Amino acid sequence: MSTPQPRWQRRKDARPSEIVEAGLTVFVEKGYAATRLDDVAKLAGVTKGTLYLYFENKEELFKAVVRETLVPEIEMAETMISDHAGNWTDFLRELMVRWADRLAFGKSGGILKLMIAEAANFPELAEFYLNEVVLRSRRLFADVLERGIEAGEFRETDIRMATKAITAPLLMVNIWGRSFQVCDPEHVSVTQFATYHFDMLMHGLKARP
Amino acid sequence: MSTPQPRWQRRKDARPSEIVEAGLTVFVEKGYAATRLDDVAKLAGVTKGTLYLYFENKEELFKAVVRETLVPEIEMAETMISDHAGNWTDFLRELMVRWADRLAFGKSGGILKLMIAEAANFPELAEFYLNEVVLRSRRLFADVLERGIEAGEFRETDIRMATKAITAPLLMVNIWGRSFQVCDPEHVSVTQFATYHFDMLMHGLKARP
Amino acid sequence: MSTPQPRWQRRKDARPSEIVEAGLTVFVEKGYAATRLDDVAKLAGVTKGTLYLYFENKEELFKAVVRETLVPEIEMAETMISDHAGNWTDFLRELMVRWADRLAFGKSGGILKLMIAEAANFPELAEFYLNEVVLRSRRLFADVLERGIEAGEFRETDIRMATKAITAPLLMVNIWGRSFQVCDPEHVSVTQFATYHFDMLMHGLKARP
Amino acid sequence: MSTPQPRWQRRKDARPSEIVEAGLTVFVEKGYAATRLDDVAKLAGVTKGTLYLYFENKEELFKAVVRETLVPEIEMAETMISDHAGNWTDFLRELMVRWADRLAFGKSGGILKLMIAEAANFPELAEFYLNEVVLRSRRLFADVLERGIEAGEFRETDIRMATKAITAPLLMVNIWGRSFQVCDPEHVSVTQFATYHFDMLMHGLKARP
DNA sequence: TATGAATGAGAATTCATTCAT
DNA sequence: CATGAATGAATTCTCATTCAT
Repeated sequence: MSTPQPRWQRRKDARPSEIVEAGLTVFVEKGYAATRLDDVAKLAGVTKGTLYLYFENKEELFKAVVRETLVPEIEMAETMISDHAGNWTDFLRELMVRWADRLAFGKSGGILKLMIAEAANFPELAEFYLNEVVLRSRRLFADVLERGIEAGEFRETDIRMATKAITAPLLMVNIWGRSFQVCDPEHVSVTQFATYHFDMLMHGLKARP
Repeated sequence: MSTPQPRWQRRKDARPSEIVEAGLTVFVEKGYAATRLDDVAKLAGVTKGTLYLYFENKEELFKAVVRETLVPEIEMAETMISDHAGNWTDFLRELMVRWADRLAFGKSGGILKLMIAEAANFPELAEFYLNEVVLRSRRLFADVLERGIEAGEFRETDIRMATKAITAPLLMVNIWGRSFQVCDPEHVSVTQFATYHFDMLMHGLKARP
Repeated sequence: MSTPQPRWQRRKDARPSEIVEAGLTVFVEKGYAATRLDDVAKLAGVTKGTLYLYFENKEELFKAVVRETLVPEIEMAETMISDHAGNWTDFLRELMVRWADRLAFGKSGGILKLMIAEAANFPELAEFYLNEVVLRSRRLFADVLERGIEAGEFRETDIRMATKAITAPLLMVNIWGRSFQVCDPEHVSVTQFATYHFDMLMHGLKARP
Repeated sequence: MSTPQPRWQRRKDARPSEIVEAGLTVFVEKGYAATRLDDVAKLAGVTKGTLYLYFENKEELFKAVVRETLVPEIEMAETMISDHAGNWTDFLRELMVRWADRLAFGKSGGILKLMIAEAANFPELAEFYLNEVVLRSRRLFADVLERGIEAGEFRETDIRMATKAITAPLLMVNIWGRSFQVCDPEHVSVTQFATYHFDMLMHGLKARP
């Protein structure tokens, strides 16, 4: 006798996050418009109809993906800074590497790529993302810079510009990997690049005697 | 008697580039999938049917947009380096600022954003873009670095990494502006940022006695 | 200790009629196709699944609604005539007013409107309705007419036509109220109209010397 | 050689009215919700997509059906009364019979049935219908009644009530035919009924010495 | 009995593509 | 060459129906 396979299972609690997870993957890969809900459903192991039990429509699913994927990640990052004691230079390197790693290996990097592509089509979502993620991330780096300058470890400089100069390469390399990794022959490891970038920041490019 | 206006005119030469131009605008604004050919046609001042006289289908139009917009830009850039003589430091600054400006104010920046979003959907196009645009742009910077090192102006370093570290922030700030400019309260001018970034490269972040 | 409330209760007897009642309300309000079983279930205080314990499918529920709502009504009406003795003119007025009132204030008027809209989609149900309700109602009026003619109170006339001429306005004014009452500025009370209509039947429209 | 059948023809001018015509037929038969645009398209001899060239969506098509089918009909009716000279009694009979016939054989009767079923779901349309059709039709009959009373042909009576009493049976018999004709064994000809109804109005039901 | 999560067959709608004019 | 009416396949969304719990 064969074990009778049930046609489906009740998984009320697990479903939403499974669907969001699947949505994240497909949205990041294809972009919003090119994502078919059928694919999301298939990846989540349910049928299209089930999606609508949990999310009103494609747009709401998209928003849920952005919202629910982010918030935990950024909170984790913010705790790092508060319990730090010691050398700001070392801390900056640590922060850069770990932040870059999280972008690369966690979900937040995918969301970033997604938001860049869709910000114009979802202005309110863009604002949410900006406030909840971008500005908070920048604040993180700006804080380290300010304290490092106070402590005399870093030279005086425009904080806003410096923050961008530090974070932009890490963001870019992450996005790049998600779009071109497969075909770029010159692709580099995110961690290595973060370390290199830190080093460049410290020593500059100029030849010194 | 008024001169009898023909119902339409022979525009065989002008049409394709007008359509490509319109395509660029709409693709950049909406993304590939969300772009309706109706809109492209309207912007080009023709009808949908006409598009198919010049381009086999939407995908081919998209490829044409990428190809035709970028190739002239990159060629223009390449000529800069060949006729340079003199100080590599100054030249690097010049190259960075002008390259950033062209990304920001020309059309290539829009294509970049587009390619990031659509690379996964058009691997073949991604490869074309990578080879024809990205690698050539990187070569540009790599050349300057190599020569500057030879000339003793820059310190010895990993060229590939350095190239990324130099270009990534410029790319990122450009993309960022196209996605979040409207809502980001901390948005900065691309030109100013390029200058700042150059300065940071030169002096580093470290406080010096 | 509080009495432990069972998660649900045995309501085998009450359920079906509660569901039919809810079905009647929603079907009348929305029409057959536009009625969602979810709404019926909600109104009946059960879940969609429960509906299927008592009715095979939507169509069977609809039929049950029609059948169970109408049969008692028509039976009640039929008893009126059998125990009448006396003046047929008065009886006709009485019958007209009470029949019109029941249509207007009871549920049968809603079913009538529903059947008019859905007869083409449910031929079998239409036939049931015709036989069980319409023909029996007509018989009622036809009987009164025949006896009134026999008694010399009414003039000789085509019974079938006369029945229609008497009942049609009462049906129409009822239907009308259910569709246009809210916006029709010239809406009149069903009872008043029935009385007026009876009067017109008696005296005719013609001016008499 | 077989004549090569073109896949389709350009019929820009003819299409909208053909579609409205088809829409009328299907909407009247099935009701709004149960009507599938596929069926409308098929009946109109086009594909679903073509419907959307001319009408924004199902609802707009429905509105167009109601609006465009009605207006010519009512105008035709209104001219009847203005060029009448002579006996109001004869004119009333004439008006009743012709009005009933138009309802039965023209399109307006179908619309009536449609509006009765859908008035609650399309309040603005109901109001439009009420104003453009119902009130104008009533006005027609009310005018005849008033003039007939003035002329001493009809007795004094409540005009509003009388109008309803005259028109309601004609409306009802028309609706009835559209819903139950196929199965009602007692179905009568609309024209005959209109004549009978007129006769009843004139002579009343009461036996006279 | 009752629930309500899950399904899946459709229906409305969109839009790239074709082709008669 | 150019048009734009017409197509039809694809996609979102709905909801009657099923069935594991």
